[in-house]
Amino acid sequence: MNDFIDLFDEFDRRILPHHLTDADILRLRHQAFALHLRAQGHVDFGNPEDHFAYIAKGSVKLVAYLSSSREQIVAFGFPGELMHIPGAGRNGFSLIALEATELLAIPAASLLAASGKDSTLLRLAIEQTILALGRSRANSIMLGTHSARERLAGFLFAMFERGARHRASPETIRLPMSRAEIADSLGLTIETVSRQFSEMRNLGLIETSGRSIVTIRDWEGLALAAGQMPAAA
Amino acid sequence: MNDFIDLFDEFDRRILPHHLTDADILRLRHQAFALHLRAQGHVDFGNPEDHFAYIAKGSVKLVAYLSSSREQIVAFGFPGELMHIPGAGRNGFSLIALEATELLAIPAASLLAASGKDSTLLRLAIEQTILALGRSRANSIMLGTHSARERLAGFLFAMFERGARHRASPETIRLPMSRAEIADSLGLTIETVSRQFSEMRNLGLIETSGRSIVTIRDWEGLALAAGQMPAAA
DNA sequence: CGTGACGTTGACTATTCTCAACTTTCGTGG
DNA sequence: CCACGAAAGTTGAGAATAGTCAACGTCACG
Repeated sequence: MNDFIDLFDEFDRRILPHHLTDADILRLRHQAFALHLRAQGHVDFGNPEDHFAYIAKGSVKLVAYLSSSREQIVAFGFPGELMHIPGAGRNGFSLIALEATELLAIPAASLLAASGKDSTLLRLAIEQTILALGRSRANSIMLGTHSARERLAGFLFAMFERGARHRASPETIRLPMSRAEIADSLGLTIETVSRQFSEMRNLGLIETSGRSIVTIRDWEGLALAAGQMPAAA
Repeated sequence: MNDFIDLFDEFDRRILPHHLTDADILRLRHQAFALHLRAQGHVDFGNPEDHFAYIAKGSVKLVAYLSSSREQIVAFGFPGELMHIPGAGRNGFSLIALEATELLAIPAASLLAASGKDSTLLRLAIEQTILALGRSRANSIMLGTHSARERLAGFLFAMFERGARHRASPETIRLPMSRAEIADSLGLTIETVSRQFSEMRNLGLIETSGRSIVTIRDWEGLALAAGQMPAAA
């Protein structure tokens, strides 16, 4: 239970607005629940209610299961982020840990209701949702118009920006997900992802070490590969 | 100016919660603006602020312009819907009318601020955003895992459900968008879309008449083509 | 009734997927 | 600390899907 208190405190300090009443905070605390997932552990929010999840440690994927055996990763979640998890609807969604992960789950309704007089919480929720919408739309653009090379290069940039950094060097990323998971999120196959890694390695854009360490060697080249216009244009 | 009053009244009746104070409504009314677009007319919200758009008549597309000449349609908007329009960010977004369209644009900030004591409006905004997020994620799934056939079949279902109905018969849809626009929203080329239409016509799934009238002849077959599991399974 | 935009069809090309064999990584237990 | 084995990743060859280029047909508007 200490876990929960620590987690909630962190959430309170880093996410919640500072001027919430104690009553509001208490109400939230009663409806939130902490989860400690090991790698591959998953949560299925079976009830139709939406949830928000605050990721404290680790990383997660939000996957949609389709009728067939195929799955699509809809979003990744990293520490410090507040994710929106859709309730059971047309597609079943699961939140799956990529590595050992600590998170706090809050029913959307209670986050929305917590703001009696003060709507700061509501505003927080809407901000996060708009952010997620933006990311999702960017993802649609990527899937709709970009080649395999562009997708992987863009993916590496996104991972870099979202702080999957590795301490070794400022240019080095530690990817917490497997090739299969990268493929599922980019709408590609494992083999294509692997081939793209190899080609980008041969072009001198990146270096890799082991399964998950990637060092970016040529930022400009990688940006070009991602389909971004050269700066001059 | 009568246009505006009519539009705003409709918005008030059909979307706004009934128990708003007059003050709130007045404040909203001051910040909203009505737009009357002809086919292909467009609005660019240049400022970085987000907007909501209430579509009263007609239909619109929300397109993202990429570095290259390619564009991706991120969402369509139909009458009665409240769309979220992202402000100028990484990608420039434009709202473009597919046909003559009347809409009401409201800066997101003022919709969010309108709720002093009462947060119903805020709740409305978040609901709509979550809805849009859901649609966007469904779109990602479609683009990431579905074939051309599945995409077009799914598109027809979505259009049917979102009320692009034609009065002629309950099975008939009037598509307000061109093949090029369908292609841009599905991440395909015009030719591929056209070929899929032809093949589905030959398979007896649909009939077409002119450029924009589609009649669904075999619902089950179309559902199958959309990649949905047969009901029995 | 002509004209230009829109849509269809065909032949060919390119990219990605599929299937399959092979190699590397990394956690486990000796 | 090393060796083992399962899981993960890589590479290759051939097949399939969608894209490209180009010609032709049709619709809808003046």
